[in-house]
Amino acid sequence: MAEYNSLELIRLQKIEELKSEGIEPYPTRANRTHTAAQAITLFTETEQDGPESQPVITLAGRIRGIRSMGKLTFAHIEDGSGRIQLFLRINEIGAEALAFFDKMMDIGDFMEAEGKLMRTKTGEITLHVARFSLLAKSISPLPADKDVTQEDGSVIRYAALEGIELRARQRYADLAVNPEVRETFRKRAKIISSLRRFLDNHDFLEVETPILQPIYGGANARPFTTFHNQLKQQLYLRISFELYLKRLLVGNLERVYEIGRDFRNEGVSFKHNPEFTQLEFYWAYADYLQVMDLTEQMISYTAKEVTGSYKVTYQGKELDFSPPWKRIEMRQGILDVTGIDIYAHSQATDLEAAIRAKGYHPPANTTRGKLIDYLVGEFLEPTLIQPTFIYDYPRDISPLAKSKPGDPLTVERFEGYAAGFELCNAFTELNDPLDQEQRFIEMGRDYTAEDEELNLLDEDYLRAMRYGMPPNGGFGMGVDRLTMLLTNKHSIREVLLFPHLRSEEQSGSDSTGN
RNA sequence: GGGCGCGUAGCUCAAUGGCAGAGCAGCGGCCUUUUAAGCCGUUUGUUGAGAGUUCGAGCCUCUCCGCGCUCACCA
Repeated sequence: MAEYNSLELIRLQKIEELKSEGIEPYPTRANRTHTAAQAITLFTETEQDGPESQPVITLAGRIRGIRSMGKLTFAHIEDGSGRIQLFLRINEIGAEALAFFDKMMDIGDFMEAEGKLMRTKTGEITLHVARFSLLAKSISPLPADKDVTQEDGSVIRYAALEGIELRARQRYADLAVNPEVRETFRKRAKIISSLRRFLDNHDFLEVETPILQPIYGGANARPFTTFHNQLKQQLYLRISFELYLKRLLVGNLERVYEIGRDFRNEGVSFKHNPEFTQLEFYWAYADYLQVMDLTEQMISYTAKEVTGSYKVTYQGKELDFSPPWKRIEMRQGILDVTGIDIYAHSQATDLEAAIRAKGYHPPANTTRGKLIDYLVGEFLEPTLIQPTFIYDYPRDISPLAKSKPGDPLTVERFEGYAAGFELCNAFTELNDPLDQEQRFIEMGRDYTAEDEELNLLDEDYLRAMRYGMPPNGGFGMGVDRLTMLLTNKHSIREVLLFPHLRSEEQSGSDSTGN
């Protein structure tokens, strides 16, 4: 049962009074004829015809502010298009209706109002209300109860909902009072539709592949597990789309992509959520260089569509997504920032010694690839503010990428970076079933038996490959991360409507935690 | 999981170990062009939960819950 505070109890009392007067606090239908934005456009077009010729219109929205002045009352309502002022005067609506408005209507209520548009003394386009009615009574007060529109159109909010936790837990209230949050999620939708349009225009076919998978793979992460009761089958929530999308290349679908949810049972941080939106595409007869070209086209196209420019400001820095992006060979990039030439150290032990000789502290007893990855993450990645491709990765941390001809330790792989973090990951895909089987086995050898990150050997994937897979380039990108960049948000929680949060059930009610 | 920090009214925030407060919202008045309307009056609390130290705890100690930052993990 809900427990009501004193403000809510007063509104519940009002609901009872409404009902006793035969007024439905939650009527079934509304009769809106115009949105707030349409009304303002309409008035600017018809104002010169004089007040008498103004049409009678009906607006609907949520009450955001009330200023009662005795025999007249001003209010603002807000709908999906914006905000508009209402003017209620005793001359038109009568003493009884005005008293009803002042007594029974609250900030947060939905209402509709009928009347003609006018302009007030201060010049604001306003609905001169002849009739109004309640559409939905609000019981809990909205967290932001005061705000004001400036002359330049910006809105200053007082006592706004600001706690990040509360905003994420009660996103509905956050959205209701913070228009810029609504704008962030409109941009997010636009990002996804732009990516989709770009790929559709390049003859990619959008597909959907299983989220519930008997074997997970395609990335190195711990999965969520679940169970199918009737089949008595252990299943995993996918950690990537890769292996299913590449099966489709075997089936002669030459260009495929999927935008959907991945699930990784890992730590949560400002850039990691347990479920996140991923874009992957696979492109037959292309290699990683062509994928690089397409990537910078796709992301710059999306940036332009969403923000109107190739240049965006992120956390105070201007990022320029105009193609071409800077391209740095990994060996050279590491050499530049650390002075270590990874090609001079083909064994993990040599490389580790070389790193320690520089006074750094790499992970001990690991593979050459993981040492290189440490160097990239620690020294190179933070320097990559402008969009940059790092290319040619070590083979042993890239089990699904194709070797670079003539270089057995290196694969044709690149990652795209911006603002100092990884945005996307792509390679010339391994299409040799015998090599792939060998890689899976090698991967298995790098991990202990209990290691959940183990890439389970996917026999069906190898069977598909044996039918023949065309040479191809593949690509994966975190859509949430791109959204952070294009909406200037530091935390992934700001670009997810309902980010993962711990349960609040025990909060403040029980000290035992049970 | 480790480290650091935070949690006070519906919202935003104050309060040397010594009577828990302000603004907004709410409630009662006045007010026929306001827009953070204004003026007068007024209500609102298990200070996240529990235990301890103390004559006395919002403040100090411990445990727990939640959140933030950060490190690790996430190639």
